[in-house]
Amino acid sequence: MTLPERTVERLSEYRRSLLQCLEEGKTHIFSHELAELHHNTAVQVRRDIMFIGYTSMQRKGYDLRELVDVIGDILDSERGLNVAVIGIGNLGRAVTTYFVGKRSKLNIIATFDVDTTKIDRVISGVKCYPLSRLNEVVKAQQISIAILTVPADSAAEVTAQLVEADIKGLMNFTTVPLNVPPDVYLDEFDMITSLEKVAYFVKSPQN
Amino acid sequence: MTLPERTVERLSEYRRSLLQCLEEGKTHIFSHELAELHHNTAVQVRRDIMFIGYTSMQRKGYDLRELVDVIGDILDSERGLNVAVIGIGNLGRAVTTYFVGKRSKLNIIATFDVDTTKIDRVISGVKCYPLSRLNEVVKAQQISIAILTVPADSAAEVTAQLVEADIKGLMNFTTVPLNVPPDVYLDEFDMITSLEKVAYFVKSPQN
DNA sequence: TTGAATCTGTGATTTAATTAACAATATTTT
DNA sequence: AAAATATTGTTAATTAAATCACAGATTCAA
Ligand SMILES: NC(=O)c1ccc[n+]([C@@H]2O[C@H](COP(=O)([O-])OP(=O)(O)OC[C@H]3O[C@@H](n4cnc5c(N)ncnc54)[C@H](O)[C@@H]3O)[C@@H](O)[C@H]2O)c1
Ligand SMILES: NC(=O)c1ccc[n+]([C@@H]2O[C@H](COP(=O)([O-])OP(=O)(O)OC[C@H]3O[C@@H](n4cnc5c(N)ncnc54)[C@H](O)[C@@H]3O)[C@@H](O)[C@H]2O)c1
Repeated sequence: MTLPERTVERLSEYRRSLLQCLEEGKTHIFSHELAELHHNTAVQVRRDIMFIGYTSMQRKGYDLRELVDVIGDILDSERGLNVAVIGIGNLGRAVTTYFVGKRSKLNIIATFDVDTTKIDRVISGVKCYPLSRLNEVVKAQQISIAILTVPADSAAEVTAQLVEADIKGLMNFTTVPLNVPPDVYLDEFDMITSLEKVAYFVKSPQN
Repeated sequence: MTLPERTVERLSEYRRSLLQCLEEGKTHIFSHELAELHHNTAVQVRRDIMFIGYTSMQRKGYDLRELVDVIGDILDSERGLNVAVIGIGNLGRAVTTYFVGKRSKLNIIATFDVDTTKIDRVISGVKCYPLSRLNEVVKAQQISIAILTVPADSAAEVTAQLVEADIKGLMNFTTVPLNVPPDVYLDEFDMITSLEKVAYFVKSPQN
């Protein structure tokens, strides 16, 4: 079964709302309630849930616990996945600190840099390795995902090394577009573009 | 004329590549060259350029300088737009430092926080104001865009204040979905979702 | 216990975005 | 200067995503 990309994203978002609701003591939720928590419609929610093959007790809404579990079955790997942050500057540190706080199936277990003043330091409990040890550490620690926060001018080169080290997923925060082979999943977040888009729509409102 | 959202994003990306090419002394670029710099096709590039009504000298490729200017006419506001960062913690500081380095039409000119140890401090040349002065400063400095990097549990409340202060564009980095009136443009970047999506596609490759 | 109301699941339709296909035009080659 | 080649601009076709529309299923109200 192959899920639409947007559906995958929304499932991740739904899950957090659902967990929140559980904490508040709720046990069930209607599609229109979940829709309202996101900027979304009830049909969209039902369609997404249909994709993952979950069906609710009619008229009672979705069972929060069950739905969270089904989403987990879809999104999570049994034993979690290991993640490395490459380039532990301002952004890399913020991201590392943020994620290490969360208990989740995604574990940031190593960071890499070339700056000798950073190497061997521990940030939020995660050790910083020299980039030269990338291959070795990635293999030893079974890291499959990298978060790229190196300066723009080394992005391409470091990416080649990551591919070489057999990384399978890459989240790119640098503002240079990267090329990876088709078996590596790449997600890029270009902050400049995002801001420029906001600016465009502020300047030229659409309605 | 109303541009597809994805086209707006790509134009922003193209522009940076074009400027890069200009610096390297090039004067023209073919659609397939530009496509190759992004992960993109020549048709897509031409289609995007068609949307903005620019047409090249046939067979010579696009004139870099002209194309950059046309994209600027579309994306930029004449006098630039003023931006504030709300919540000057790890991420807020990284973003502020990053953007202040760039000369661009988007000027981060104020930051806001509630932590008294941060208020009145200057980060990368930008002063931090108490959130209580939001309305006043936003009006005085004609700030139209906000970057939201406050803790999740204050996101909704702060957003209401931003809307009240008549902010017209909002880039949300918190991982809670926000509700804003239709005349406020909202872009959300949910880092958890992005990473979970990468993890999903690593776990379940699509081909 | 019938009728109205509420909510889900899904086929059909619409809309948005991408890709294919190709005519038009300029350049190069012979 | 005719033929071959390269590149653009655009119409048409395709694909992906979102929305509509409505048939069931269940509950509630009288
Ligand atoms: N800071 C932001 O908010 C922000 C916003 C948008 C984009 N970015 C992008 O994210 C990247 C990092 O931004 P930053 O502000 O953290 O920069 P930074 O300069 O603070 O950090 C970069 C880090 O990467 C390290 N580094 C350099 N070369 C390396 C290499 N070859 N291998 C591994 N590490 C290497 C440096 O030592 C440094 O620690 C940049 O590409 C930037 O364009 C950052
Ligand atoms: N750090 C990351 O990489 C990262 C990643 C994903 C999401 N986020 C989100 O971004 C936000 C900020 O993350 P962070 O790591 O910078 O957190 P942080 O705790 O370092 O910073 C939060 C800042 O907001 C300030 N603040 C608190 N309440 C405020 C209010 N009402 N008004 C203005 N300022 C207020 C705090 O004083 C602090 O300076 C969080 O919502 C987090 O979920 C951060």
